[in-house]
Amino acid sequence: MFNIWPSTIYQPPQLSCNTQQTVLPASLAKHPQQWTKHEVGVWLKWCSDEFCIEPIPPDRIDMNGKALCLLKRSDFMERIPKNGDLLFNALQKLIQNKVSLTSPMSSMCSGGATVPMSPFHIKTEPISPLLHPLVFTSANTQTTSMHAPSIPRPCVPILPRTQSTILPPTCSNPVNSNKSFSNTVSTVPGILSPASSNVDTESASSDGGSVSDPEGQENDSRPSEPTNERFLPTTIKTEIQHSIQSAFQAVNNSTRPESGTECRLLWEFIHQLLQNPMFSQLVCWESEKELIFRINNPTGLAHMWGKQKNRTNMTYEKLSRALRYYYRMNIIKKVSGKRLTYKFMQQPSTIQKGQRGAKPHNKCDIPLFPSSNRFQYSGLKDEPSEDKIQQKPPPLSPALNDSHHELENHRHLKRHSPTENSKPSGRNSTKYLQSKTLDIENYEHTAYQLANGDMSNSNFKQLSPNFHIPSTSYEKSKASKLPPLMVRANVTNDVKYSPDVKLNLGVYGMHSPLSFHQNNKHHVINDSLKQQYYEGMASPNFSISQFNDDPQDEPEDLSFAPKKQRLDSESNSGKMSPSDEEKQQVSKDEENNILPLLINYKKTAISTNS
DNA sequence: TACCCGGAAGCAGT
DNA sequence: TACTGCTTCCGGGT
Repeated sequence: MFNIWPSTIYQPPQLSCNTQQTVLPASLAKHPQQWTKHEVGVWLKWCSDEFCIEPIPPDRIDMNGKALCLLKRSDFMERIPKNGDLLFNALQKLIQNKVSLTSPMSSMCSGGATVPMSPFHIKTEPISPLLHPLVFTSANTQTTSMHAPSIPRPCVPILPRTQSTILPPTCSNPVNSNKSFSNTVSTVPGILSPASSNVDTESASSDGGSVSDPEGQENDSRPSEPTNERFLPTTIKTEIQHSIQSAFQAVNNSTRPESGTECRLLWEFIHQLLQNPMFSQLVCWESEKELIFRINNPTGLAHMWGKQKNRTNMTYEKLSRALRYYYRMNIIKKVSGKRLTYKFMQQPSTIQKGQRGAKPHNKCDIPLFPSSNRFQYSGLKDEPSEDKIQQKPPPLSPALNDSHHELENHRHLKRHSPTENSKPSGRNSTKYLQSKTLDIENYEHTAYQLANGDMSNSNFKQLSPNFHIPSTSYEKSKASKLPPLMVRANVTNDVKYSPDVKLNLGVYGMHSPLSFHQNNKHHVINDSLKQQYYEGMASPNFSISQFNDDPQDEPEDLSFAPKKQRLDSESNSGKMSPSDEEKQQVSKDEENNILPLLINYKKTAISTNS
């Protein structure tokens, strides 16, 4: 199925021993963990000189090597916002290639502590190595030929044919990561190399990926930097080989049809890449613990994915569309506010079979309404089976989930507000309302429908008898802006139909101080509380009990959100009566015309309410 | 400009 | 043939 190997054999550049190298001070010729505080300072100084970056104030990283090695990327970023990435990567390279520092082979070349692996030798353009392309380069023909026969060919053109044809990003030209990456991969055999030489040319012309960009080629045509594997001690070679081989095997194994776990799914593919630091220039863990990853080279990743799927026109735009389908499956979500950063919502190993990939359109996996009418407007032909109804999505991270949905809802409402100029987009917007599933997550659509007369108030009630819309005329009067929707919610009954499902309830209320019970106390949801949900600070484990017209019922117990509580109590103490605050809130709401309120609740909490 | 969003239609593989 | 998992395109937003 896949065209695996290019017909032409790539001739790697011949490197000699005198290629440019990065030489660390002799005092750093040991594992970073063994550095003293002073040596850490020396390293920082060396980095600032080496990478032409601003001098790093020693007090920013005032620690010994052991502590230094424990710093995460985020720690580096926090301490040195400008160049933290670079330093982190530089350190990681040192750590990973530590053996080179003391290897007799390295000293053969330089006579001292040589670091033959610096990807950061960028005197002229100090760009974070994060932005560097993933460069697969065959740095040494000797090595290539030495190892090539022993390495099996992969089934798909993702991974290297030979271990030694792929190296960590040690010699990249950082001028343009995308170009550089694409360039490289389009010329190196076995690694993302095109099925035929013209494939990339084709794709380059058809998408923004600049798969093989002549300009980039020029840029990359400068002599390869210090990747001469002759400088690499055997231990390093072995390390790299093992690393590559394991990555190769991991991806390759999973792409073999007989393995049963074909790496055809995007999340699987990404996860495979994440498993190997070799691909960190494409995609890397931002926080492996939290399953947050970052795409460092969108074009490169897209190109790689395209190779995997034999889609030569793959772009990040398309890849990200596929990623967005994972949102609703709760497989991957966007990390709000962080570009190119996503999060696995669960351990990839635990992703269920039926949960894989995008859902077909017009289906509702979160049953909310009584079965008698739940699907009346959902566009579903048949009601899903009971087990599907009971399907429980894995828990979301409140912070991510809420803020994300709040943002989404807000955007969506704005986008699909019933103004002439903001009709739903897409190829066939006329089908929009017909197919739209009415569930609680899509309240904005309901608002849209209401404001456009697509659904009568009674129909809406029929769908969800526990939602009351006081005045559709009022809403229509506001329809020129955004669809205002006054919702009185008593979702308790709805929850009966989806007992274990953690829901997001988007409520757009002008005057609807929703209330809820927690710990036998009654709370009105006010602005500060909403903020907690937006920020994910509030516990999702509570229930919504009833609509409360009485704004005097101020929340008393905010113990589930201690941080916010402090802030609130500080800001609220004696400054404003509850009713004043409520009024101010209403006017603010009317100003904004939207109050996306995101509430998560669970069955466990509901019992306290009923 | 790059990234992000989700609807819609269609395609390829199972 | 139904379904999945995208891919492609789109209009719009940040």
